[in-house]
Amino acid sequence: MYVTIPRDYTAAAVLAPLFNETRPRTETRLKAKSYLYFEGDPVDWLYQVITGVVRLTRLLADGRRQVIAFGYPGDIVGFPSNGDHHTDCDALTETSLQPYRRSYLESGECDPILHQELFQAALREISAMQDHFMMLGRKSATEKVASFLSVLAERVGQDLGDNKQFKLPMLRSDIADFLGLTTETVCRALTQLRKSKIIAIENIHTVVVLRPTALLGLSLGERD
Amino acid sequence: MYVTIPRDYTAAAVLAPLFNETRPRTETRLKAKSYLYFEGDPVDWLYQVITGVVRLTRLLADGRRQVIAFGYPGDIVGFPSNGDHHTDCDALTETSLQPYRRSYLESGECDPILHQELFQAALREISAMQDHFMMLGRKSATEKVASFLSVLAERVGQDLGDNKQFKLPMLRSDIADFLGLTTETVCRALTQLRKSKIIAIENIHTVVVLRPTALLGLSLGERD
DNA sequence: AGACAACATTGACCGAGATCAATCGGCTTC
DNA sequence: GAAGCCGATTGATCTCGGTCAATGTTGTCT
Repeated sequence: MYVTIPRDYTAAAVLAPLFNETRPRTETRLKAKSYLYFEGDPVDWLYQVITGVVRLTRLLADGRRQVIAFGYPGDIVGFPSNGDHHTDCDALTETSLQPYRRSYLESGECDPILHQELFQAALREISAMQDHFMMLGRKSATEKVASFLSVLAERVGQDLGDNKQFKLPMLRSDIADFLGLTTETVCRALTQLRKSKIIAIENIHTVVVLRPTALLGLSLGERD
Repeated sequence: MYVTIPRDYTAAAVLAPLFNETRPRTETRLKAKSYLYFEGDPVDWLYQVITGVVRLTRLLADGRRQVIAFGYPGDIVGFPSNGDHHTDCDALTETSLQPYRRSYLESGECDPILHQELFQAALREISAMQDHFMMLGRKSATEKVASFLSVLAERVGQDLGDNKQFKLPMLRSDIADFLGLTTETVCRALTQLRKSKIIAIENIHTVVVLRPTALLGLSLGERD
């Protein structure tokens, strides 16, 4: 899950579950805060998030951290590079995952359709990451936070009449490490959005978007 | 080509050319400053850079620009997302490219080996982009510029006894838009590296790395 | 060669966001 | 329910890198 507003904003590409009658569900469960894999581990399985949210992170030697992505239902995590995982992955909430053997990604022999779907997910991943570059490199703190909230509202928000409500299962510091900011700056941006009545903060982990259009505008760099 | 120091610094994964006796070379040439494709174009071909350097860019509505990557010999550019290009691509120098039909990426029927190779390149791309996130989000200006030069020296530098020399075919503003900085900041970082005798700037487009270890140290955030 | 345009560099200044510090609030544990 | 802890928020200050401006350099065109 990357958070720059995609070019075609209406077509939020949420992956349908890949399991069905011929590829039955063989779900894996993961408790909050437990790890699915670590950087450097060999990749044997890819996982599609079914419910819950996971977090992909990388660390620098001196402790600086980058949250690479959040994995929301539909997302596929665990793409290998030279056979290994290149991020850590842990669960923010209790999570259920559908595992797929790595061999299905790399060869179409057993199940060409599944192979295609996993593979197209990898290509979408590249495109989404390119969007995210623009955000990390070229957006202001307010724009980053507004983008983040816009995409979450669109992707996982529940309709509340005009408004959309959603949970933020991650810490402020996770948001900060995802957007290349500090927790303090994330807080200040949230406060600013709250004071201008664009969002309401129901409680620390619940946000209501009051004016989606204004939020989207801010995320694209319009004057506020 | 992304520029964060890879985990295994010695194994700079330079792709060998994919053409050979069975897949003969059918080279495409591109003059400096001409475009290979634009964002939104349908993808019919992928290209492996044989000689020269290309530039992948994205634009924001208000003109802010992000250079997504530079394509050096061995790199493969043009991975589709939903069938379309999601960046512009143009040549920084005269460039020769080896085209591969998109269908070879998406199906292994005609040439399973080529399919595998293109596909593995896509997976490496994901990993390299993850590295680049860390740089965009968490590194200082000096660290960014030092990383950029370190990787270029390793990847395309010519040995000059102790030192390594290489060309910078891109403008300062391209480097800036790649690293999420301004041209002025890139200049100042280069000047600082020059004054501390870590690099020498032969001429605007030619750099000599005098102390590779110091440069690598800076790029990883060591005190300078 | 001379003129012009485009790019690079340097300096002065400014401001967004980082850092440091204090306080608040919610949750856990006994 | 009190104590303690962890994370969130807010405020004060500082700093890195951006902005604006002047000057230097390189390359191209006639």
